[in-house]
Amino acid sequence: MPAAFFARPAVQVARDLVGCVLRVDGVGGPIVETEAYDRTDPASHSFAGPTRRNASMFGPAGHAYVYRSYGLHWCLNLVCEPGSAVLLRALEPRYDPATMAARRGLDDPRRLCAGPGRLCQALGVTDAQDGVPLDRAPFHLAFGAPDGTVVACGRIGLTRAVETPWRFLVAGSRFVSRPVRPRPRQGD
DNA sequence: CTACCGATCGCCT
DNA sequence: GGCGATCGGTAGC
Repeated sequence: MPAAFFARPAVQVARDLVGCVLRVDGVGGPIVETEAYDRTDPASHSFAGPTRRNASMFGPAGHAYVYRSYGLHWCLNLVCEPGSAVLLRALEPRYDPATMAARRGLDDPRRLCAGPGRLCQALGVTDAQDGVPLDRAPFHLAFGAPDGTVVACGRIGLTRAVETPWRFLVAGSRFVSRPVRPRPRQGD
C-alpha cells in the first residue's frame, strides 16, 4: 500500500479502502465499512484545529490516528491529507478469528469486528499505535476487491453533519456494524 | 429487529 | 460542567 494512496482526500481513500485487507500482527481481514472525516467537517475531531488528542490527524499521511471514545473504547483511523482521516468501522474477521474471539470474549463472527471499538479490541489496537506508520509491523495493508457493491450513506453516531454521505460499506455484508441508513425523503 | 440506559474520561466551553 | 466518530445489557414489538 504506497504512501501516495493515503495522500488524497479522505472521502476517496475511504471508498477505496473497502475491500482492502488489514492485519495487525497477522490478525484481521477485509475492510467492509469506513467513514471519512476532514478539516471542513463539523463532525471531525480536526474541525477546530490541532489539539493534543488529534495531533496524529495533522501528521504524515499513511499513519494511524487512535483515540479513546466515550472514555472506554479505542477507535482506529488512517490519516490522509492533513487534518483528514478514515475511521475503520468494521471488517470481516477472516485471519486468526480465534485470537479475536479470545480478546472479545465471544465467537460470533458477526460481532467480532462490527463497530470501531469492537474492531480495535479484536485486533489489539490501543493508543500504543497512535501516530505509527501503517506500512510496517505490526500493521499490514493490502489491496483487495470488495465482496459486493460499495454504497455510500450518512455516518453513524453523530449529531452534526448527519446527512453527509461519507460512510462507505459493502451492501448486504453480514459483518457491518449497522445496515445502510437510507437518506430521509422530503416530508419525513 | 429497534430503543433506551449506564459506564467512564479526555477535551472543550 | 457537558458532551461525545461506543458498547453491552435489558426491555419491548
